[in-house]
Amino acid sequence: MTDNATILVADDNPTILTAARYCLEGAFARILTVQRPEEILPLLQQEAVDLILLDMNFSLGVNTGREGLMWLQAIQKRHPDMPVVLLTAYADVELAVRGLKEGAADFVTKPWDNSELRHKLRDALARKAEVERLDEMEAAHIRRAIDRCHGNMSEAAKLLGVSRQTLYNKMRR
Amino acid sequence: MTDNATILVADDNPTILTAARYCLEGAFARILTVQRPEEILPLLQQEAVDLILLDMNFSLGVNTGREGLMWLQAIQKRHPDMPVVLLTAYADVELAVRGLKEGAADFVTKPWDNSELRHKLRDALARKAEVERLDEMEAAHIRRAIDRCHGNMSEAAKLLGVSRQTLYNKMRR
DNA sequence: CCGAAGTGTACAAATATTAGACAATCCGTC
DNA sequence: GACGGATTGTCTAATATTTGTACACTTCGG
Repeated sequence: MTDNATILVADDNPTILTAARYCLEGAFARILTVQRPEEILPLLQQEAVDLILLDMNFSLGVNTGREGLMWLQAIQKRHPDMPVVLLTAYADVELAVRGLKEGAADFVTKPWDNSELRHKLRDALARKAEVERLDEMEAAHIRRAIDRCHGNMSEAAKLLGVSRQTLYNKMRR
Repeated sequence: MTDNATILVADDNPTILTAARYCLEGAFARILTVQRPEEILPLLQQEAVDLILLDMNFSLGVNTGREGLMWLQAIQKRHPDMPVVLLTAYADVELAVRGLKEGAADFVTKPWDNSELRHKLRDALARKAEVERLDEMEAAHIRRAIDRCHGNMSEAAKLLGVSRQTLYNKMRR
């Protein structure tokens, strides 16, 4: 399941791109690469990408990683379920942690260990959330809302934007 | 908004519990504490807890943190939106990272800096996801499904468990 | 003890969903 | 380049859900 995946690698350093391709080719069905992060979103419209390996230090010289976090957010805004694995400089764990809090699936420090990288990508792909049936996820969302309202059905209904009776209906199922 | 919150602190060390209470009292509306993680879930049924500060090294002597991760998962299973901040031993960043990947909101290493702890809790509370209207979250879910099916409406409809026509209807809105 | 707020239930009207069908179109294969 | 299979966009009639409104009952704080 995870080995017929398409991986998109985004890094401004062509050497890294080549190394990644070398490491991942064979392990995954298709490896796409882009050198400029601006190319990521347009590419996602055209290609069926399953996971993105994203460098955190775009724009040579600017090493704050801010750029990388921005692109992470941009990707997640448009594709909330896309697993993104971060590529960070060695020892920049602090940045990686910020990335994880933003919702990245995992992170790998450069230089990486090939088999570890493959393993992490496979892992992230396996953890990729299933698309639930609409009614199941609706039920889950309703439970969350009621949870937050501490059982107050009227308030939960208002929050959810449905009538109280509908909430009762939906819960009966 | 974040300062009228109820915080639940779970740690088997009473000293930590006292220290946490001392640090958080005043900054948040109500501080609850439990010494045994088994008490967490039952307590959540009774009390309107907004955030959990969870120790990772329960069961004295067993310091793998496994226990903590297990309780994190248990909490998230029942309360997917509950922000959980992890309390880890200093330098056990590896464990904290695993926790973040599991969905923890943040982590704090012991011994902590009081103002940093307060800040992180406030931050996590502020990031707490709003409960969306049912139709909005349905729309978002539908977009995800179509995204995953790369635009194939028939497949997306099957995945979502609704008829193709319904999918068309819902998208028209 | 009152009133405000919430619950559980009911009804009829307005809407939405469903299965099934149709021609038109796209796409990979031969 | 023609073929067959899958997909699209649209329609219908039968079924189901949702909505507003209403009513009696409970809970809870002042």
